[in-house]
Amino acid sequence: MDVDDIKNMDEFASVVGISRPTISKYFNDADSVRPTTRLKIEEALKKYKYRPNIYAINQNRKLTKNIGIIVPYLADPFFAEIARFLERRVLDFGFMPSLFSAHGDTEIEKTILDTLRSLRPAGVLLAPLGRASDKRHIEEFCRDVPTILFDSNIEGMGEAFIGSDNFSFVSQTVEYLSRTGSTPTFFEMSDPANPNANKRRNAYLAMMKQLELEPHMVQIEGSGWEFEEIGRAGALKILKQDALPTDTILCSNDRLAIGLLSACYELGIRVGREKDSELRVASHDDHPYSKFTCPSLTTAAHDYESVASQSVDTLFKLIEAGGRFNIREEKLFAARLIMRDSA
Amino acid sequence: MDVDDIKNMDEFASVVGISRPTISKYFNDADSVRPTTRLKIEEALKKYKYRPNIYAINQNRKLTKNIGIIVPYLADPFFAEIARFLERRVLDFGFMPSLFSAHGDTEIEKTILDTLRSLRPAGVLLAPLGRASDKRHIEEFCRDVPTILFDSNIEGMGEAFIGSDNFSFVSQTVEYLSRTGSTPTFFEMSDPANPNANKRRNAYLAMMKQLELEPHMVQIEGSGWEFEEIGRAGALKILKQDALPTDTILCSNDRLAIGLLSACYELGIRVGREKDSELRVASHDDHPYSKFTCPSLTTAAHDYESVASQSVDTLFKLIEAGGRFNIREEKLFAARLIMRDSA
DNA sequence: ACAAATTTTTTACGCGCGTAAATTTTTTAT
DNA sequence: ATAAAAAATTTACGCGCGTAAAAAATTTGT
Repeated sequence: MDVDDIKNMDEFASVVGISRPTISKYFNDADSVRPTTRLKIEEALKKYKYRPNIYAINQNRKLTKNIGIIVPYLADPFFAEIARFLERRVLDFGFMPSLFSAHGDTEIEKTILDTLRSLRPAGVLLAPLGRASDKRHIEEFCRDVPTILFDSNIEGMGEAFIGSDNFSFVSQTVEYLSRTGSTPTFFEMSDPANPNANKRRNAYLAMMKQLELEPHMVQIEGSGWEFEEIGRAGALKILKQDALPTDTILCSNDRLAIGLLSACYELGIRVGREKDSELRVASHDDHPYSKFTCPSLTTAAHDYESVASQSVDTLFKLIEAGGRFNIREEKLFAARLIMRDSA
Repeated sequence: MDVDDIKNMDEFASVVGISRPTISKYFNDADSVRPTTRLKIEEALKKYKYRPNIYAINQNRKLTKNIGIIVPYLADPFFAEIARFLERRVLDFGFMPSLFSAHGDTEIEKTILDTLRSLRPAGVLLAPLGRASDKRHIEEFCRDVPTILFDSNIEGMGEAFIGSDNFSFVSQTVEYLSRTGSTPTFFEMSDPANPNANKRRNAYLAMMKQLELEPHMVQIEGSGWEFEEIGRAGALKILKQDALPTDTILCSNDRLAIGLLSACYELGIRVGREKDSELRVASHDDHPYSKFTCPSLTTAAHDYESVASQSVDTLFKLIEAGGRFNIREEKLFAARLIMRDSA
């Protein structure tokens, strides 16, 4: 037999000198065969470098070894980062991650779900678009495929939700800002598509009430996923009108803050906690670039690692359980305040 | 027959009242069957929403409908952006894109190639890690799978390379900077992993020679893909030493520039082309965030759209040609100078 | 050394679809 | 209307592997 001319498991079995079903068993679980057998197979594997045909495998397995990962917008480094954690964790379980981005588009999200369904994945990790998602489509998908939602919750969809505790984010930033200076004004999009945005708004209002402070909101126009541009345009408008109620701004998320800081710079507004600063700015997410804004951004950080681990662990628990939980679990992780120069 | 209880093509064929081979033909090419037949099938398709089993299909096709897309580092929005263009273009051809990121890691890149090989894709679009890539592994992969390289060239690998013309980038920025102010000092990593970096360095030297100017280089330490952090740390060191030969900096790429600008801000160095500025900074790539740096970054922009289109078009030309070109094509696209506030 | 337990082999079938060849039906051209 | 061309059908086989059942071989416990 030629060293790299092995076409199927039958031929491989014959060169190893072991029956095909045993080889098949080995590939499904290397520990399920006798150690001596395993050694023989692995020796031959190096020599002949045969790999089972992935399509033939999945055709006959009720459950494939694929895990779908869907994020709403991959050009956002936050999602790229969390996708990286998820991928690695899925691989640790011996499964094959497939990454998809909806690119902020409802139709693409639907197409991805349809595509994924035909891949018959063992499970799916879905961070939905949010309000722009086709709820019915997602619901139907979740009926067929074991699905865990992460990052953005949609009530009742999927068997569990793993995300960040928005109240933890906002309470820490609000507390810090109001303790160390003037009352924070909440800066956000007037009509945010992301469910976290709404929760952060509510958390801000609740927190201000709790601290017996008067809430101030600045709501800017804009739609889509180009948050930096939206934040920048909105900030330019507000700042030029000198319409800020206080000299402390708390942005709903870092990407808006990045836009806002660029607007401040352009207008010559000094941001920071120094004596001569005119404005303090803080935000939420600990976006990978928030360390490099000017000034560097004080923000509340996601626990990327925990959210990713917990999401994947929960998914495999779900798969083990046969694809259904009795009650829909929700697990939220607290934020960590990151003090930098902007506030 | 129950509306959503169709398990295979046989059952679907019988409810449509057409033979299975004809159905099979339809799914391979909808235009290959008579219009009336096609209509009947598509009517039934709506009613019964059957889809052929993707694994059974690909098992028997010599050529799958999969296209692999590999980028070196997806957390870099530049690659996320170009991946988006590529995905869309691949879908337009009726093929299924699969996106992978090597996350800057040689072993992951190798694993991806192995995985991809077992997926038997019709073709692959590969932006390699560069110097960190395992050349032999890639070469071996390219022997089995029709592969087009993009963004980063590795001499001789793949059947074609589509990328940006680094000389076009650097010549434009150097020409502009030297015409409008002091001689640009080239700011780069001393030992860059990306082949484009070396080409940009050479282009800088060639251009300076052509303009009869004395070249100045600042080469900073660092490895890995955290370019912003590397740029920032390197810049802090240089700026504190006051070791800049000229008051104009040309960064090898935008991510280094983002780090450098944050260092300038921290040290209170005024960057821009205004009268009171101490330093001008320009760069290359037109990174999605370069619009939001402080000040906004003057840079040379990739022609994302053209690189992506040309890459995908070339890949399908390659597939049509049976996976081999007589000569390895190289197509480079020119840059477009983007004038912003930093220089 | 023996029986019991475990692992492996043998045998055999099925998965869902691609595809080739021969035949029949339908469409097109004259 | 008839022959020629095109499309659809029938029939049949193969792809590479999962998997079940029964038989054989090996390991383990005593």
